[in-house]
Amino acid sequence: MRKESSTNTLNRNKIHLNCGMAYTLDLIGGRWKPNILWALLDGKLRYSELKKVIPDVSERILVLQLRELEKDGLITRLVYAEVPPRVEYELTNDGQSMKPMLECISDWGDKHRPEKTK
Amino acid sequence: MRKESSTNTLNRNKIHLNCGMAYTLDLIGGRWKPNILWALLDGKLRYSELKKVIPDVSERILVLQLRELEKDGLITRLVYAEVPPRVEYELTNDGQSMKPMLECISDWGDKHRPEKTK
DNA sequence: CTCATTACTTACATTTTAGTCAGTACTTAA
DNA sequence: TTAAGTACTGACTAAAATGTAAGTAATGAG
Repeated sequence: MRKESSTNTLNRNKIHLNCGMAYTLDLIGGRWKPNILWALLDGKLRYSELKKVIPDVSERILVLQLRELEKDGLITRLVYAEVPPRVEYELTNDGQSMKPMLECISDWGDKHRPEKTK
Repeated sequence: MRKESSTNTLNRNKIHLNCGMAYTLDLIGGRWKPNILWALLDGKLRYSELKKVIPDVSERILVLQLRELEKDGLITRLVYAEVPPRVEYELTNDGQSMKPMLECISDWGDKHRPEKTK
């Protein structure tokens, strides 16, 4: 939960007003958001498939991160009226438009992080 | 302070191993780091100049963020043996190499954040 | 009637990040 | 001797992010 009036939150919001970079980083900066976005770049995935692709995330956190990405307009959540349930997550156009940027960020990391698994 | 063995930290480190994107985002993701990096893209600045450019940050936090950027090899801290003290912060080559990426992130944000101050 | 399947939710605990406020060290200038 | 300037540091508090463990709902298959 977010106190609307904490200095922390006020600072965040103020920074967003004149720093597009900070705004973007806030959208993609959650612990598992890079993994989620990366996985969805190849096409939509069901909730269970996301879990398989990102095995270390707990369900609670996965759901939280998905909800935030949805709220921020980067992914859509499509629920099929079936039993057992089926829910598909997919990048929106805005989400897709991040692709070159995400690749750029990824490349920088691959080039500069300290050795191993490069 | 960071507990080296919390699930949180273990997850962070594990993710870094196969996700350059997450690694990069961790380096530049602090509350004031985008501002600091952005300011330093135009050349080196003294501590007091950084404070002027980023008026809302508290001194303690500013120092913390600078220390982290230094530890991660993105900036250098140059101390002159003078009184009153003079300390200059400057991007390293690695820091400079982020420029195109940072501009890309910034541009995406400027284009996609909800109206105003665009 | 019981079980399996899927996509969650809830209550709680822990860890990490950010912020506040006061104080320090050193030297020169008045 | 006192004050000014610069770049901090330390003790403390608050807020946000992340993680754990258990439980839920709907329905079709056996």
